[in-house]
Amino acid sequence: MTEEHKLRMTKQRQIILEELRAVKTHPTADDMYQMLRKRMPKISLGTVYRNLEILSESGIIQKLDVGGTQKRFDGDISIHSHVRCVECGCVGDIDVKPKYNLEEEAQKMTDFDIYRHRLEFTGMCPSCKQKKKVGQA
Amino acid sequence: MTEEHKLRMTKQRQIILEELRAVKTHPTADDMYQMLRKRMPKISLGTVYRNLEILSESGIIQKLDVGGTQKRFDGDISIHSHVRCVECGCVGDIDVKPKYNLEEEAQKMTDFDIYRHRLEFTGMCPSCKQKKKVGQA
DNA sequence: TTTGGTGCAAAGGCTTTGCAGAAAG
DNA sequence: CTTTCTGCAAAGCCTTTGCACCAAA
Repeated sequence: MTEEHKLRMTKQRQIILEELRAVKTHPTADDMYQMLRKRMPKISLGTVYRNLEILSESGIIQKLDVGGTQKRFDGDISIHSHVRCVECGCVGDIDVKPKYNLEEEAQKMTDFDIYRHRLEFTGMCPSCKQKKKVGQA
Repeated sequence: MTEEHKLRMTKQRQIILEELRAVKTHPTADDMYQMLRKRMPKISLGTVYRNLEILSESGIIQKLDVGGTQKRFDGDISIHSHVRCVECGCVGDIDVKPKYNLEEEAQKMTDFDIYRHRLEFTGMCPSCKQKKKVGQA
């Protein structure tokens, strides 16, 4: 089935994990690449993609699909939701969790086997709100 | 601000809308292209993309971002959720709607202005369930 | 007519991958 | 040593776009 692979803790993998956990911005792969280059100038974009993929498949980090063209990554694997700013695309955390079992509800309405849900919000971030206000003044 | 544009009802636009509304599969742009070619062999993929974009920006259809690499489209603009099959990627409808105002809940927990939410499920479609069952037998 | 739309093909943006050398275990 | 990982560059996939011609209104 799924190919098992021994994971090695390379320097690259380690700093990728460290940087992602140190940050709460839900960076894209390229964001990470830019951050990482400061610490390890020769790291390659391919390595960043490969590791983010491996780490998220191992459940060590989360890959987010919050809309927009690029995937984002989150070092926080606890269950929580996200907001994406419609203006600048940045992503924030939201702690709301539905107060009842959405999967169970959904299961009543479909022939699919329901595994899990994802709740996401769109809105405008504080910084873009500010810019709007200034712009129209 | 947003550039206003007079929409013309071209033959292409019309059959795109017709086909999308006739189907409940939430097709990708390329799925639509393949379907449309049967009725209009010379239609171009670019035209399909352009029209799906225009129609969804006008609120006449919905562009879905349900995970996976390709966007999907839905001729049904009523508020409803979707399930994506983790096996084959197909997408189905779900009628569950949260019983209380999620936006309001979320707004309490963030500095973002919350506009709306999106609730999506992952699971396995009937056809893939069947295949699994047969495969392991 | 006027102006938006189409087909075609090329360009773009993000991600994946093949390969030879490097490094972890 | 053996096997996985890395950097690099090329390839891939989906989507967007420039352009000259076409067609709604």
